Amino acid sequence: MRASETAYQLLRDEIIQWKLEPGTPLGEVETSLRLGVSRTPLREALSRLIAEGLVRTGPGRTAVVTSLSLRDIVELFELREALETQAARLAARRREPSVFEALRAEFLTGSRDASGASAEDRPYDLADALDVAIDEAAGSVYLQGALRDLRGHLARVRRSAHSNADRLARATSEHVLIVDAILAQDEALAASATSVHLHNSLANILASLPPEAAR
Amino acid sequence: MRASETAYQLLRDEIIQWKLEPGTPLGEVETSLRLGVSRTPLREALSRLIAEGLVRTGPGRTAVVTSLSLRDIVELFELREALETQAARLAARRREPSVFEALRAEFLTGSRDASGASAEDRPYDLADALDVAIDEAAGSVYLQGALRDLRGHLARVRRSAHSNADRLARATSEHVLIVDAILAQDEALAASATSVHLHNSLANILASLPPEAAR
DNA sequence: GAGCGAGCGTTTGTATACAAGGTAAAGTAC
DNA sequence: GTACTTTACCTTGTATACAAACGCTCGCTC
Repeated sequence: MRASETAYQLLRDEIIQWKLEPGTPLGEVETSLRLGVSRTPLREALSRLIAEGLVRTGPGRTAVVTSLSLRDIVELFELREALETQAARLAARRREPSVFEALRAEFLTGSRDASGASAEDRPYDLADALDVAIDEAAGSVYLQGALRDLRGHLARVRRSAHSNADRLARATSEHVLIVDAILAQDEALAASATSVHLHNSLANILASLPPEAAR
Repeated sequence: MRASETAYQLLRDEIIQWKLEPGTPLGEVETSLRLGVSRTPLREALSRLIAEGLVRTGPGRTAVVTSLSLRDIVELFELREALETQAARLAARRREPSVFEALRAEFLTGSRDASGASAEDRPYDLADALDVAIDEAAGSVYLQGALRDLRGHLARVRRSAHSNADRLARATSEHVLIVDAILAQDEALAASATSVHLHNSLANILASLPPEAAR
């Protein structure tokens, strides 16, 4: 694999998994030595991360890991609602029934065959699988591109707020509602069901981290 | 100005203004010589353009200017509708009245004071000013980022389809409708008015370039 | 003692040299 | 004559060396 790609993947993972906390400076020489690549491919990786919004250029042209305040989370969900409701609409219009029928069964039984992940990650895997299926069914390159960038930020949010069992059960039923709407090719309902899910999801996140307001 | 930034701006302008046609290969040595920069900053510029979607990597890792088919235009508008209706909603919620009152007056009189552009570009300037005002009023960094990327592609579409006087007049009235809804803080109406405008705009574009279906 | 300025050091920005990969063309064998 | 293989060139990928800009600190002056 190309060194620039390696550096990009490594840094992206570290940022999403909070191994690199917001505000961490990413000096070029230091980081390139740490990752075992030269400065040239590292700079390319940083460029991509900056374009993606996970890294920003701080004072003095230094690259630092982007912060993720409460306001950021709210704004992220405002963008997410715009993109995912549209994706749900388009998916309802163009979906391949078999894909979503399979997902529906998995949601109802809670199984996820091919996944080798741990039990506690399973609900997330299933939700991610639905996201991927909707993105693909929407069939828009540009929408998919915007969603891809968004997902990185959202993965970071997920790490900062954990769901309880009750929320997970409710989320599953919300997901089934979305799948049913897509299968019924009901665009308006698919969008509404997505909107409902996102509002509940955001409310759960906000409720789980009020003590420290700013991050 | 940094060489990488220069190269980025130059290439972006050339692509948007169709001076570089879709499919044009951007060999690193050739392009770097042409723009008068070294390969290193050029590669950074290309990275950004690839992330933005204006350039894609073709077979053999060569960079080529992205094509813009009829399908691309439709997909672009599907993304645009998602982003701009949401931006309009948020702008209606958070707008600064004076900004939009000023824009409303400009739309009705057709004037644009500070602009030094030619007469035929004026309607576009005004529409762009409204876009900027809405983006800022929406007050979401992430939404704004997604819109910024989108605008580059849309500028390219605009170049491939010209509006007649009739369409421009209708567009202006549609814009006034959007401004009024934002001023009235009617989020649903602002979104609907935006949706209407985008559908009409797309219909006009599609009608103006049917002869050659694929581009 | 405080504020301004100059110089040094560390940082990013750029260029070039080198390496590796992939593609196309040409030649040979079937 | 066609298909496959091999080789050579051209392209991109990486590393390193050099230049310039910025910040910080120390010293001088008011």
